[in-house]
Amino acid sequence: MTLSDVAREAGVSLATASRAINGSANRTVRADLRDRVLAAAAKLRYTPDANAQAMARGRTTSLGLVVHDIADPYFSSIAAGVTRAADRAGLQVTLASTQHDPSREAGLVDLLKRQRARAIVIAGGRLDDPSTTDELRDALADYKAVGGSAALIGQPVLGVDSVVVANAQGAADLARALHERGYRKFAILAGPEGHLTARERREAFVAALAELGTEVPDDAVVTSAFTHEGGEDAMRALLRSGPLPDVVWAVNDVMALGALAAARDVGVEVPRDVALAGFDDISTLRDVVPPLTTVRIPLVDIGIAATELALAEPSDEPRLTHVPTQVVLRDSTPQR
Amino acid sequence: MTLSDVAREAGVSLATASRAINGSANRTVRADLRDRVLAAAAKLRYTPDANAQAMARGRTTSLGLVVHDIADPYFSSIAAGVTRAADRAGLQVTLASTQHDPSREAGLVDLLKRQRARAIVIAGGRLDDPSTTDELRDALADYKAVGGSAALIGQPVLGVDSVVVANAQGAADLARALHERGYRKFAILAGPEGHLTARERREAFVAALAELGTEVPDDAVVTSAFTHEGGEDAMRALLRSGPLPDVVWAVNDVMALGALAAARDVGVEVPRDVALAGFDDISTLRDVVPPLTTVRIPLVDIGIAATELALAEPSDEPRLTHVPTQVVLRDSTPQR
DNA sequence: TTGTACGCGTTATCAC
DNA sequence: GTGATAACGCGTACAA
Repeated sequence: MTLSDVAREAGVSLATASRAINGSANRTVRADLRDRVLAAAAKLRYTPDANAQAMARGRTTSLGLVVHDIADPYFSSIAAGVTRAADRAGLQVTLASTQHDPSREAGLVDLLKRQRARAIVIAGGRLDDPSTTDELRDALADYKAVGGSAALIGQPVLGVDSVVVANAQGAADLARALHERGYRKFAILAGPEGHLTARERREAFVAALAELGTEVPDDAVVTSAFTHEGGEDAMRALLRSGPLPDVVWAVNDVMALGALAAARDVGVEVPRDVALAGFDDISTLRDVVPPLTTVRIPLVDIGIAATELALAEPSDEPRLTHVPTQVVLRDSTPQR
Repeated sequence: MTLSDVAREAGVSLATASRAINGSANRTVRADLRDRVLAAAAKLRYTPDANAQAMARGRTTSLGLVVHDIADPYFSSIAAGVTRAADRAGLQVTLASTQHDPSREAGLVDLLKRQRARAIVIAGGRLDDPSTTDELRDALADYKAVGGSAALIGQPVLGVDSVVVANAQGAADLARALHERGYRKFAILAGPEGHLTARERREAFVAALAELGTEVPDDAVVTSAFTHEGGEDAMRALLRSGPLPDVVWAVNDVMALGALAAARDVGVEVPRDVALAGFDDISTLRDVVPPLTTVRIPLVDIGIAATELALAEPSDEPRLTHVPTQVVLRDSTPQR
């Protein structure tokens, strides 16, 4: 089952067998010999050993993908894009999950470095936590030092190629659109304190409203985890805390869905009692009632873009791929 | 950055460096030497090359996972279980996607064989297509011939270890539960013609109803793709074809959600105008209104079970892990 | 306990 | 065009 076996069976040298099967660069093999080798390989059910090839060639054929939770529709859509792009490039995807623990990202990068993955795509959001960020930055630097290339989705804080989503733009557009629909009393489910994407969206949203003369009171901004459960918790807190706002905006869809569930649990109906909006336009939304207003990010395309970025020729300075966002107004935020 | 570099830096032999870093089996290294090696490794930012280790040891540390579409919540939940179990076993997960084309499964197994993955978990459903099945069976046989072990989720038709879901049991239970709630006129969104899981569920459902004296007319059983879109198509066909049944049952949740959307589009309301049920209890359901009656499968646990099965000591005959199902009655199928 | 040397399966370099 | 043979980075008998 090794190439030597095939070579012996075909009565040629190891080198010839290799060239016949792999189709070496400039060296070409005589037709009859090639046929004999191929026949022998088929007969012996020979499959090349990718590890050995990687050793000999000095490069692997695998690409790493780091996510927080593959069951989250946000990440699974990105993963779909990454697998598709990787497939086209002839690479295998190694899926690494932090299981919601951002501090594990650096360790996963190390693991992918061991594996000498050709490139790494990091899909998780950055946190405003110096030690975690530093660890990741170091891990990525080490990885690049051995010839790897990485791309991340989110804030380009690490000096690596990044796919940058127009979070601020989208959030501001959404704020204006909601204001235009007549909303004035806002509440925000803001996500975790130090989550950069959450912060970026929230700040832009608040700023856009301020420009329109509408303030969001501090006690109408509630922090929580960036998850479904976090959205539930935050919404429950909001519902307990006083009179309802006109509209609740969650900094991502998964949280908005959690909020929707929490509201439903206590008989608060969307949009009758309160309007609701999210961010991301995850595929789950197509099955949610009422249809949720959100800001669309092309998640699959982002996965593809990040993969292509990670696979591109290395450049001296970090490249950025900017991805536009688009407000999608749906029934959860009707005209007032 | 190779082990030789570390050995030289530490002033020891390659073998000693290897033993110090890897912590070899019975050989032990004197404390001071070990410290010197570790220090040198840290200083040089050395990371072992997993490929080289795999070559030398004769086994890799990667596990293959084959799905049809990672963005589908059914597969992404299974994937979450697989990654968790693999992580615990110290293995990396290689994600391979057929992009909805079952005939690609065999090719993906070959790819994972090249990579000499320790084990493979195949999550896609079997089709009643001899040539596709044969190809997969052959690919798996070849894979096992080189020492790999595989487990699949679904019908144990291939002579490999399998996680077997009690589809028939669950479907029959559901049929009886719906009958008990007063439903008599059924329609079934049956999925693709040759899809074994779909067939298994449908047949058990129909048989259970028959035992209760209720027949499902042939024209109330409509085939379609096993996807959201398939559910939409099938539901549309059903809505066009005549008077509404009491209840529509889709053989999986994703299709049921498609059906729900199709109904909504034409103003048919669930459960007021027609009741609706599914199968799987995918996590998406928590955000769907009305709450959908379904049959619960513990998807994450199945991923874990399949991984453990694939990683278990090889046995002479295929092992089966049986997974029970549980009917979950919700508002989409109220008492009549 | 430590070191030497071979082997893992393949590619690439060099003669022929 | 073909065939030896030296890498690739590491683990591990075997000898010391």
